Amino acid sequence: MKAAFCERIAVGESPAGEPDEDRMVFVARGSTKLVAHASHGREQIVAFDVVDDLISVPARAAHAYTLVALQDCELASFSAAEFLRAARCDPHLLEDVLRSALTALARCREKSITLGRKTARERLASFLAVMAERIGSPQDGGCILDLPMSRRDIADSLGLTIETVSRQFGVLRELGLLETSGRSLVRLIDLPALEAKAGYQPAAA
Amino acid sequence: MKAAFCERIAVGESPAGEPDEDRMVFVARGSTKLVAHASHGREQIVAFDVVDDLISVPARAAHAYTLVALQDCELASFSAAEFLRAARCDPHLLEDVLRSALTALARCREKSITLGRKTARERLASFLAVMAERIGSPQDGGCILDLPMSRRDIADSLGLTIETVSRQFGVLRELGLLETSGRSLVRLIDLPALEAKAGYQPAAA
DNA sequence: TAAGCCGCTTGATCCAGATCAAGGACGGCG
DNA sequence: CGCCGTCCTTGATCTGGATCAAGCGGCTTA
Repeated sequence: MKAAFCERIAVGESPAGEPDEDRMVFVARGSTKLVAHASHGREQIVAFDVVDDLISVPARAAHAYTLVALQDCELASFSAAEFLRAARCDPHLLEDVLRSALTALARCREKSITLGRKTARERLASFLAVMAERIGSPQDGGCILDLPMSRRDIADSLGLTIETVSRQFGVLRELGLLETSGRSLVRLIDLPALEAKAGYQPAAA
Repeated sequence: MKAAFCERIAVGESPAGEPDEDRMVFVARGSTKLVAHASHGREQIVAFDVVDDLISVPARAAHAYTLVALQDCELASFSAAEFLRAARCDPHLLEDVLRSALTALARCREKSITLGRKTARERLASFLAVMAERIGSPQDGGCILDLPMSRRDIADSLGLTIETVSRQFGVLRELGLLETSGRSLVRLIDLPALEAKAGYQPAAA
C-alpha cells in the first residue's frame, strides 16, 4: 500500500469520505476504533484495528459508523466500489482483501459471543487475551500491554460501563492475574489463568 | 454452484467436515444457524443464513462453531483453503466470495450493536425488522414472516432467555405492532413503528 | 380424533451490572 | 514544579432481565 495515498489523522479525528458509501481503510501507522452509533447517543465499538489492518467501513444504514484514530495515524482511505473495481484486475490483491475480510468476520463473531453470553469478568478477560495476542510484548512468562484505548473505549467495546470495567480490572488485579501502571500500561502475569477466566470453550468438549 | 457438490442435511443435522479447519458452506436450499459454543454449555447463534448465502465457518479456536440446519437443507461444503485455491483462478468467483464476506461482516457488526447496547425490546424489534427484509413476504402494508427458527434460537441469537423473548413478543403484540399465529407465523402490522422501536440511529443525527 | 410431548407463555423472585454520587490521581501545561 | 482538567476508581442504590416455577397449547403420532 503506497504511502502516497496516506493521510495523517490526529488522535480523535476521522479520515475524510462520504458517510453514504462503503469505504475501505488501510492502517499504515497508528491504531483506530470503528464506532457504531445507536439511538440516545449510545455507542458500540465494533472493532479496534492496528498497523497493517484493512478495515471495511459500512455506509450509514440502520446505524452510522465512524472510524476514529486512537493515536496519530497514517490511513489510506478508498471508496469500496472503486477499490473493488481496481482490485478486480489484481487477483493477489483481491485474495488479500478477502483474507482480511474473513479475519475481521471471525473477530466480529468472537465479539458477538462475548457480547451475547458472557459476564463482565469474562468480557474483560477475553478482551485482554485478544489484545495480548494482537499487540502484546512477551515478557518473562507474562506479557506487557500498552493499551491505546481509554477505559471508556474498552467499555464501549464490551457493552459495559466504565465503572464496571474499572471494577473488573480491580478484581483481576486482586486475583494476581495482572498489574496496572498508569492509565495505559497493563502487565498480564498469568495469561493461561486469564484465558481460563475468559469463558472459552474447554478444548475437550 | 453445482448441485452435484450438494449434500442433503436434515433438520438439526450438520454438514460433514473437520472442525479443525475453516470451511465455506453454500446454502442451495433451506436455512441454517451458525452456533458458537462457550463454556458451561452457553450457546450464541452468530448468524442465520438462507438460500444462496455463502457461510464462512471458522475452525475451532477459543470457541467452537457448528453449522446446523433449521430445515431440511441442501448444502455444499468446502475446505476454505481448497476453496480459496480454486477461486484464485477465477476473479469473478473471488469477487463474489469477497462480497458475501463483506455482507456477512456488516450483518455481524449490526448484531454486535444489538448485543452490546440494546434492551430486550429493541433486540427483538431489530431481529424482526432484519428478518422482514431477508425473508418477509409483503402483505397489504405489513409483512408476513414464517420464521424457520424456534424461540430458543431467537433467544440464543439475541443474547436473551426464551422467557424474555416470549414476554417481548407479548409486549409488541399488545402495542399492536404484530400478531402471531402458531409457533412460526408472525404478521408485522406496522414495520416503520417496529423499526422505531429497534433503537436505530435517527437519520437526522 | 385423542393423547401426549415439547415448546411457548405467564408469574414470582433474585442478582449482575447500571446508575447515581463522590473522591483520587495521572499527566499535560503554564 | 505546581496547577488543573480529565480520566479513573470506589461506594451506595436501583432495575432489567435472569432464574425458578407452574401451567397452557400447537403439532405430531398413533
